[in-house]
Amino acid sequence: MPRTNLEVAAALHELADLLEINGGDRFRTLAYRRAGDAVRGLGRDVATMTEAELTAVHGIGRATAGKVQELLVSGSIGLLEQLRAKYPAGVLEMTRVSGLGPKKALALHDALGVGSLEELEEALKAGRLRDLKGFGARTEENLLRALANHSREERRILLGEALGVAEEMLDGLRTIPGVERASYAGSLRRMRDTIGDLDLLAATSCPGEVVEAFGGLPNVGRVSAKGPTKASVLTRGGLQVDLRVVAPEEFGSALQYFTGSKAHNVKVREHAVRMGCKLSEYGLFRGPLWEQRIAAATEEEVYGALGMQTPPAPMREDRGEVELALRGALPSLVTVRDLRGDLQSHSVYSDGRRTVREMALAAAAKGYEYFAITDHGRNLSVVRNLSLEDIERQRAEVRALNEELAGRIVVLHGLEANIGMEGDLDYPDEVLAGFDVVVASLHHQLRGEREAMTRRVLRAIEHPAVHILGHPTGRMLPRRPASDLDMEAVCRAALAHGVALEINANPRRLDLKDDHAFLARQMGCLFAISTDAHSPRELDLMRFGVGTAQRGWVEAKDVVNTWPLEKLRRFLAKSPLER
DNA sequence: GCCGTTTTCGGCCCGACTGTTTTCAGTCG
Ligand SMILES: Nc1nc2c(ncn2[C@H]2C[C@H](O)[C@@H](COP(=O)(O)OP(=O)(O)OP(=O)(O)O)O2)c(=O)[nH]1
Ligand SMILES: [Mg+2]
Ligand SMILES: [Mg+2]
Ligand SMILES: [Zn+2]
Repeated sequence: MPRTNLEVAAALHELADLLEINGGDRFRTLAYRRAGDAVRGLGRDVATMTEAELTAVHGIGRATAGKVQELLVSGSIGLLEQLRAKYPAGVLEMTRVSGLGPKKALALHDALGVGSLEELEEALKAGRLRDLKGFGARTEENLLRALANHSREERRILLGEALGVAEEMLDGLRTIPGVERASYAGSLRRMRDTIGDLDLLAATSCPGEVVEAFGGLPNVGRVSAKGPTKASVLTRGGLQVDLRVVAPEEFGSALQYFTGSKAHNVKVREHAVRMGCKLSEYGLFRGPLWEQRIAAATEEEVYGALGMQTPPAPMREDRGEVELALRGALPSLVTVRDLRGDLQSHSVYSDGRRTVREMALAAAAKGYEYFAITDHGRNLSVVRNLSLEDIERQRAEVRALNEELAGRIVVLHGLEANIGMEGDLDYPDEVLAGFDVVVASLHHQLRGEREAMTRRVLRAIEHPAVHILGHPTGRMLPRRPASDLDMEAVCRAALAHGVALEINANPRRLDLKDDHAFLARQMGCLFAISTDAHSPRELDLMRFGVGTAQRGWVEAKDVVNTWPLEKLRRFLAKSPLER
């Protein structure tokens, strides 16, 4: 992952936050925040972009491009340093405490000299906030609790875990009398890799009762806000859950609103305004007093009335999907149903939990046409791996299995090769050539310099036996960061050598991640969406990989494991330059 | 500060809940 993008985005966000605290034109702060978002979502490395290329990015203009250059050249931004000198870092940290925003943080800093979370706690305990204008006993109480929960509430959880909790909460919600429909929305529905909170939507004609009953569900710890249309609660595990309740006939517009993203919503609502309409969670309205409701029941109806196609939820990040939907030009994204097989999995020959046969049967039960077993090569010494004899034995086993399962599924004999320090692989070329499919992946020494890491990966991509680059950046959520790679160079090489980039579907990896998949798709790369299953159950992780691919706008035609076996075999058999 | 199917100037999404407030600002979704 190009670390510089994250650093530049962080600087722009900090600039926006500090400008907001400082006061002044709020649209200027909005502009810096949007620019920061744009940089974060950029697959390309900002450090390699010219000022003209930067300015061409939506949301980045001359001023911001200049500041980015300033940061990259001198290591800092003058305006940001001025603001940092004016407000200690703790003031920014304070605005992240729930219930504290820029205005109150500024008041605390100016009136009481509070400049850190510790000082805030002291001031609270000494009762010094009480006689401050705009602060009272309740605020004091809420802030003390928010401070205590601060570190826990800041965390984002992984997509896979979030989905589990959401389904449990939805089950509870659906048992509440009067709930006609319920769905999850927010970043979970958009399939982001990490989830800040759960957003649940319910349709009912008795909202008050539903909100009340929701607060009493067994998994709910504390209710932090509650009104006639919504509630915010914390689960016993400390996860925030936002419930929104609407009338059944508003379910579509409410789902559109609550699914987001915020940037997507703003863009769609601006379009509604240009049409002389108003869009909110209650519907699309027209007329001098907005008394005419044009659409609300379904998302399709709402988008349709706006003259748009309905973008799949994972696309709704304001990366250009609104413009395409208006022109009726949305790409048709890959779906789970398009997939004909899984091209990375493990058996007891390496660190998998089941035999090749058990894995193959499970894959067949999923309705797949083909399935690759890809155990680890011998250079990955930390786990059981394939000796030369193992390879022969496993090949025979696969051959027998293909006779036994003929007509049900075709098993491909694959390998997950380990990319060494010099980009070298586990076996001599003739051994590698004996596999039906070779996935090459980084597994160790992931913290090298960008140039060295990129060189290793490029060498592997250039190897004639390699078909797929597995979990390209090696990240492991939530802690192990991505290797520092020049992703543009990786994509270029993959394209040139006909190597597919894996989108690893395991929720701890999701690698390529969404932004990189978006870049790779733009560059015309091929993909393989693979579960990397170590047990039959893990074959079900595919949906997370597909969601990530959709976030990168990946189409089925560019995903090799949507291809019929015949076409896939041609891809696997061809020499790299023909692929 | 950014941007353009109406714009190179003049807009920039829209609504809910809380607390402290005599009418709304701040924060959040
Ligand atoms: N129109 C509009 N909608 C918003 C705004 N803020 C949030 N929303 C909508 C879109 C969001 O996806 C949805 C849920 O809000 P969240 O704060 O939970 O964000 P989201 O779930 O996208 O990300 P998260 O992973 O929770 O941080 O509510 C806003 O300022 N305006
Ligand atoms: Mg959310
Ligand atoms: Mg939320
Ligand atoms: Zn691996």
